[in-house]
Amino acid sequence: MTTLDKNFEPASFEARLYVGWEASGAFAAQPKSHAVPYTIMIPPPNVTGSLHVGHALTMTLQDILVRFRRMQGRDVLWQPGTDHAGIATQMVVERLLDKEGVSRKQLGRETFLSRVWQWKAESGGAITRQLRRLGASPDWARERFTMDNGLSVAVREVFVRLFQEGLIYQDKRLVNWDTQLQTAISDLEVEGRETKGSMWYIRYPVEGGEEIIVATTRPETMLADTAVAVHPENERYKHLIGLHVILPLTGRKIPIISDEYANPEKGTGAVKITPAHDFNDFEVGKRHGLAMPSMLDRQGRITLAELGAVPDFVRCLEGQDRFAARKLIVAELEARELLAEVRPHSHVVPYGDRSGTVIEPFLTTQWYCNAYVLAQPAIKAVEEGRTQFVPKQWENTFFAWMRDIQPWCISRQLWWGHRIPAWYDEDGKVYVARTEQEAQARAGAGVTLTQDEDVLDTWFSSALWPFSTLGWPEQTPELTKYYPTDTLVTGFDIIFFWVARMMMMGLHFMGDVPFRTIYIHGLVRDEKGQKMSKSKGNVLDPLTLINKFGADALRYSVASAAGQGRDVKLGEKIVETNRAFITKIWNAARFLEMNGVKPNIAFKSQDAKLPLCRWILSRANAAIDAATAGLDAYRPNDYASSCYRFAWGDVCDWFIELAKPGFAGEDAQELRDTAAYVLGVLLRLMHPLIPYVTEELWDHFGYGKVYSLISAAWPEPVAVSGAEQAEAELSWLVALISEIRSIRSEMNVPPLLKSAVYLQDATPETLAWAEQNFEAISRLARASEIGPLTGPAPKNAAQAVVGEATIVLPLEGLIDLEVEKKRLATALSKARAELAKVQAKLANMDFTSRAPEAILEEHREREVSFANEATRLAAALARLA
RNA sequence: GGGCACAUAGCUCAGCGGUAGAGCACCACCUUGACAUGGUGGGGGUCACAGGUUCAAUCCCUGUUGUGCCCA
Repeated sequence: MTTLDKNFEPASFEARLYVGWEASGAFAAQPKSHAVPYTIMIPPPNVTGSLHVGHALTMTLQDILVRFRRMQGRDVLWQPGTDHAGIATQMVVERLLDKEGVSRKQLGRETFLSRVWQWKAESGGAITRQLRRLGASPDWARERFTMDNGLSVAVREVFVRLFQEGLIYQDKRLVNWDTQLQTAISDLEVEGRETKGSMWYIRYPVEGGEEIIVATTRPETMLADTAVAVHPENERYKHLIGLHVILPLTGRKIPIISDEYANPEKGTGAVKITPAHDFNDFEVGKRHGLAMPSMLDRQGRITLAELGAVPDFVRCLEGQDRFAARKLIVAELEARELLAEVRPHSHVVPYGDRSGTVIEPFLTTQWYCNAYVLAQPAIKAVEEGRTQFVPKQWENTFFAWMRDIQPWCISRQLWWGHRIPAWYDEDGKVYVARTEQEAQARAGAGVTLTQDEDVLDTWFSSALWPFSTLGWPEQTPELTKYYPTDTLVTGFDIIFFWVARMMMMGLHFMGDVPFRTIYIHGLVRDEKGQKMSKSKGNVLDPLTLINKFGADALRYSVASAAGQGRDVKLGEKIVETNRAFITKIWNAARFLEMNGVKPNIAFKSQDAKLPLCRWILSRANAAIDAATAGLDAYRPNDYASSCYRFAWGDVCDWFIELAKPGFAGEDAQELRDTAAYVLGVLLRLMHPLIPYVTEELWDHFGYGKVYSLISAAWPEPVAVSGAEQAEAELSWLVALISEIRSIRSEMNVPPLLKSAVYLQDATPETLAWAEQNFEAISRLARASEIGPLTGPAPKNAAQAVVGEATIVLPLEGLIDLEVEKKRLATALSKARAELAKVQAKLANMDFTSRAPEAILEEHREREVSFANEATRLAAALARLA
């Protein structure tokens, strides 16, 4: 075995280990095995995407879970893949075409789609390659893409069945229309931006001579007004209800209607109603049977097609952009003295999150899915706990959205995506079918059919991910074994888009929830807690971080910061700091290696005799329990900190320090065996968190075959004989050494100077411990000798209390008496204050009669211990006086 | 406007009905044979504020203030 490098360089082994793991078959699910499955479906990243720190967080957490369960012997399926991201991908390819000076439409649908596939083959899915750098261990052989054949079959199957059940239908209603992309988009893809605009007050003359002033933020839509609404109880306008106004500019006569939507408190109390251009107005229009003409085309330009005959001014507006038209209309109103007032007004304007342009409510016929019906079983499943959110409060977010769910517009006016399996004959009759042949058969031979031009919302196919990836609609063995999946790991921003929809589709088509637990983690922010964004320039590239500090350091950083319900603050400095921990483990292992530590299968931890060995074995048990509990409870930060405390605090700071000389002594074998055992536990315990360095060390020490740690068994606590006594002895030893170090440091005792240590009033057990551990005390606390205090205490010694005994360091001439007095006095007053607090409580009858016996006992013990400490400190102080 | 979360050391966070913790940063000392990416020691907190429940509140309840996020 070659010696471990003095310099820790993750880059020297990461790539090799990853290849080794994958080749070993460790990533692959074993559908034929009898092991209990553990399944996580990767939230399919966008095929156009590249790895950002948000992925680094979510994928690290998932990888931790799957590696943990794999080591526990579960048959793990971590299903990877990407989604086809209709809008995003189409935009990427269109931008490429732009550079070539060709438009999508010039190419035609078929050619365009082949270009998209070509792009996908060349540049798509970069993210899956990058995930490998992070150490993610999904079953790559099962990688899926939402546009794959199998998944597309599932999409058509679902569409057809839902259509047959009446849960998918066509409807003409308002959608959020992106005038740049020229497609409907989801409400979830619309972001409201607070915008400073104006409120225009426009005079609408009422037949008979009066006028009504209406206030609007969008004066251009008045071209398509079909009514003015006032509140039925509004005294100001009550007498006008049923009359008509002459709509300025167009000169159309439109009714004044009574509707409670017109809030008397807002604006003038009278509102213009434009059903085709406002969601609220649309509802009003439906209630009153109003006409619903549109005045904008698909690109957001004025169109007069549905407005009938119009005067010259309006005719001139045809084809004008909506914002230009607004200016012209306002100017015209002003010229005609119809503009009563303009006030600055800030309001929320809808923007498309992809295109960044203002979204228009637009009246079109689209395909809808009856989400209300599908949502009910999903709500029930969460209410009944068949699917649980972690942390639990996220179910509120889920419920709030699901209980008020709107019809889901599933059609998109794009080319890239699953084309809607609906065909129309020449009369416009629709045939929904799995294939064109099936549609043709139903329509009859000879009938010319045209397929619907639109595609489905990307989320429609993502919603099927938990079962479409497993082969549905075929009844595959995988489907039987891995559905329902165990855990879904994702950010809260995706609960509506994806989680809710998988719940709906999973329950409807599989009859069971898609996953048992939904683990919601926070978002990654920068060190200051700011959201990362390109415009702020605070974006961190995970690959850069991996290159600089290693994948383990990045993984440790995100996992240790992932507290429940907390966002993860991440900066380069944090990763750099955490790398020190990985390095520490490397160096500790290196030291053990140099001292002949190697795995010994024959070693039984129950046989350990040395208190030090029994103690560290017992600490290892505690670490296993804590780490396992943290993982079981989806508390990666607890898991990480348990590992950290054990590795750095117990193993490095104390076990190795105390064991050092022993490696050359008569107890060397037991120390080596114990060290090897403990290192083995540590490597296994930390493998899910920092897989690379642990595997490298595991392989190097020969705990198993190369690349076998990933498949090794998760550690279990083992019985340690005499653990309690060993804990007592070692915690005394640690306290003693710490106390002596503290005195020496505070007294500025020269480090090289050794001092005797005397124990006053120590029990025989303590004296025995002192004798047995003299070497360690001597080395770590610079003691020249240690033993009971015989005869009178030396004058002007430094003193402290450890347990029942007073420790005395004869340092006359070396210490500043005044400083030592002050130190003891401070300690004394602290002890007295604590004692007084405890005594006051014990003197309180209410306390003694009502507090539980265990608490009382604890207080009595503390009273004795503080009293002892105070007495000893007082005596020590008196000796200095 | 409705909802959810958060407020603990300079910073990032853990904790939890009974004794306030970690890491980082800071200060001092130490290059001793694993590690200066290190070691040892130290200072530093009326646990946001005000009430209430309780023998006992940082913790539970109510309100206030502040911050963040989601929805409208």
